[in-house]
Amino acid sequence: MATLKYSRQREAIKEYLSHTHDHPSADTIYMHIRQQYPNISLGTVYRNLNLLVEQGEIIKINCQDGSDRFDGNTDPHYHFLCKDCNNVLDLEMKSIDHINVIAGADFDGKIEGNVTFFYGLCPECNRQHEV
Amino acid sequence: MATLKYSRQREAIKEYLSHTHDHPSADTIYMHIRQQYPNISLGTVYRNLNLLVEQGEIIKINCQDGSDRFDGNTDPHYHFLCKDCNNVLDLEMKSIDHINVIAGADFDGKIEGNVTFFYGLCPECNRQHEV
DNA sequence: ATAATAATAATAACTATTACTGGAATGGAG
DNA sequence: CTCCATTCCAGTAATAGTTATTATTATTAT
Repeated sequence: MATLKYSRQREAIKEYLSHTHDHPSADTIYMHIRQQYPNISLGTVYRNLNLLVEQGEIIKINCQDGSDRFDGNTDPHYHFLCKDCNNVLDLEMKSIDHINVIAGADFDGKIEGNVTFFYGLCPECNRQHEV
Repeated sequence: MATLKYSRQREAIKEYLSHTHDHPSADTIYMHIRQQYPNISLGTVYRNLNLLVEQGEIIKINCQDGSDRFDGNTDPHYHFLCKDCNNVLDLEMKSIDHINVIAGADFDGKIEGNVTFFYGLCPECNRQHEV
């Protein structure tokens, strides 16, 4: 069962995610892959995205609006959501893992990790607001 | 439009949320309010929850599974999600607002805030795991 | 008390996602 | 190489969570 058979569709999805630095939604990925494989189905995109997440080859980001975004960069890093253009960016920043310790200070259970993202205005939208 | 007409159903929802320290889903709230108003509809619950969120009287928590949870405690505080029992707890902890500064250090846009929650095992589930 | 207005119940619609189906391509055993 | 099982695919149906619509009822102002 760990033996995934090769599939060009899945490969194309992985390829696309590894080259884009957007954090596209399943639908956006679908639109894009369709240029190469015009009759791929949305179901196939979803199934393969989930397979790739299970394999740890990509990351699923749970966005505010309830829709999922996907990220080919599996290195631990933080995300930024622009309130204006709704884009998701990567943040280059120091680790904030110490907040787990802060959170666990007065907590009787076990803190295993945290999910954190930042929001505000992305560089581009910020410039437009200043005008 | 800021003048919301009184409604006992909305009042009951607010009342319920202010007294429970769970973080119930719309459906759970619906089940509960129905004991008092047996013919309230789920649509009414959703509409009033969103109204209350708009008014800033309650908070909407965007959970992992995509479903929304609601919290009558509008003071800023952090949440903990148990991976075992899936309950959401409040965390008593020091502020971690400084992570906004860390995040903004090398960022050209504007960081306005962050959404953070912690996960792991709640006190109860943690005990059971140790057995 | 009556008219105007806003809230409700019920239901339809919508979005994102997952599951199912029949059929085609792939990979290994012989 | 051929057979067979497996895994894949496209297409579609189904589901969950939520929001919008509509006809009806309740609340407020006159």
